[in-house]
Amino acid sequence: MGRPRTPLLDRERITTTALELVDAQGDFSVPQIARRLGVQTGSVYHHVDGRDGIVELLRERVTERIDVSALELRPWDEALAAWARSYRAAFAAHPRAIPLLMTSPVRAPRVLEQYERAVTLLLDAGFPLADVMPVLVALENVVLGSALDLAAPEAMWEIADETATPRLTEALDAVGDHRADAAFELALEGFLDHARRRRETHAAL
Amino acid sequence: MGRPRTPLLDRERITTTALELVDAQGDFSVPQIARRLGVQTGSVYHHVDGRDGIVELLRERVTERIDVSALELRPWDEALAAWARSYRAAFAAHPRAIPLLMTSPVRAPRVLEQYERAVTLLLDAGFPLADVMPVLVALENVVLGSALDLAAPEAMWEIADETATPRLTEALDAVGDHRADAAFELALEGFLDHARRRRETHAAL
DNA sequence: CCGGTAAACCTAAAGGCTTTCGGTTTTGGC
DNA sequence: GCCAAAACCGAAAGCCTTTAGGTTTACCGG
Repeated sequence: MGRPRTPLLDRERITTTALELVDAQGDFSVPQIARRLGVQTGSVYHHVDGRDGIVELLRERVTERIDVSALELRPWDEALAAWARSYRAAFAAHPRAIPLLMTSPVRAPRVLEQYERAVTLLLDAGFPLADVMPVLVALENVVLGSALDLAAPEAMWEIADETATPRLTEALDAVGDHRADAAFELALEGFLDHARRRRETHAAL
Repeated sequence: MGRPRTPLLDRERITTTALELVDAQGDFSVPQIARRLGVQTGSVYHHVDGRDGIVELLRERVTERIDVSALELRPWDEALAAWARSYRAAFAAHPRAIPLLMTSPVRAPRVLEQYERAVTLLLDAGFPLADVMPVLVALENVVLGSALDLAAPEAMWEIADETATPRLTEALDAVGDHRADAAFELALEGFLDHARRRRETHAAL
């Protein structure tokens, strides 16, 4: 038994397996990962800081597809829009991971760094310090809500008795395939409109 | 042992206890509920449809404080605004329940009924059928995101090394106590602006 | 009044999960 | 060549969810 000649585990493989499980069933467990990798459960803990550590790895894996360079664009609203689209695309690729990532606080340095850049962008654009976090959080809501909506269309409202809620059923049926994209672009534009007005109001003072 | 002379359990008490646990520690388990009520774990299952059933009871308990009559107001945008504020206040009273309620789909008839009414409101206001769900979901994002933000201010960004993200730290420090309310009102107004424009555009066709 | 059924609780147990700890083998640096 | 560190195994503690069968009490029809 002892140490294998070639390592069976590393953080990469653990993360990949966990993400596969989340994509497939919406959750993961350490024993499941171990079984898939042909290893005992306890062995996983030599590479990873517990289950929460794996969640954090998932956050990094999912968010590393976000295009950070978008935040270098000018003017600021184009930068924010491009960042938001890239942000959404990254989460849309693994929508079932979103509930998992929303539950625990952001700890990954990579992610915090992106927020740091976004904060800098807004400050440079002239937003007052106290406005920055509300604006960012609002944008995050739009992005994550849209990503969730994108892949969990009917999962959100589980209608047992269609006759009890006929119009809701109808409205749910009426939304097409592309509506998620359209809704996101709509919400994003609405948010940006609002942010622009807010900034101008403050700049006028 | 056998059946007690006066019942120890009912759905009300189970729900109340579960909500207390969620408020205190952000989660609950069936054995915890049983211990608090001086009862064996298995007994709880005689009153409730498993753990998921308790979550659904929590959803009903939390959402029953939403003022449904707000949706009777006219014009439609005032109705939506009043409903959103009431919606937010209900969740803000138990913010730690939000992650729990977001994970599972909406099944409670009471809640589905509220969405049914909201759909009707928007249809009556002239929104095209395909627009209704995107608009409602967007509003829901604003409401829940704001409620979450209201009570988990620093929990969302757990900054270990403040020197690595100085501006983010600064921006987080700069938001005062009332900023959550202000941010919500801002986001809500932005959303309503957008919805109004969207409706008028369609009405003009 | 009385017998039976249903309700409400208990005991017990299966099976899963997270996490820790000590044991064993291999690797790699000195 | 030796020894510490790395990597995995085996096992166990302590939680959780859920089910099943046993026991007592309440209630209802006759």
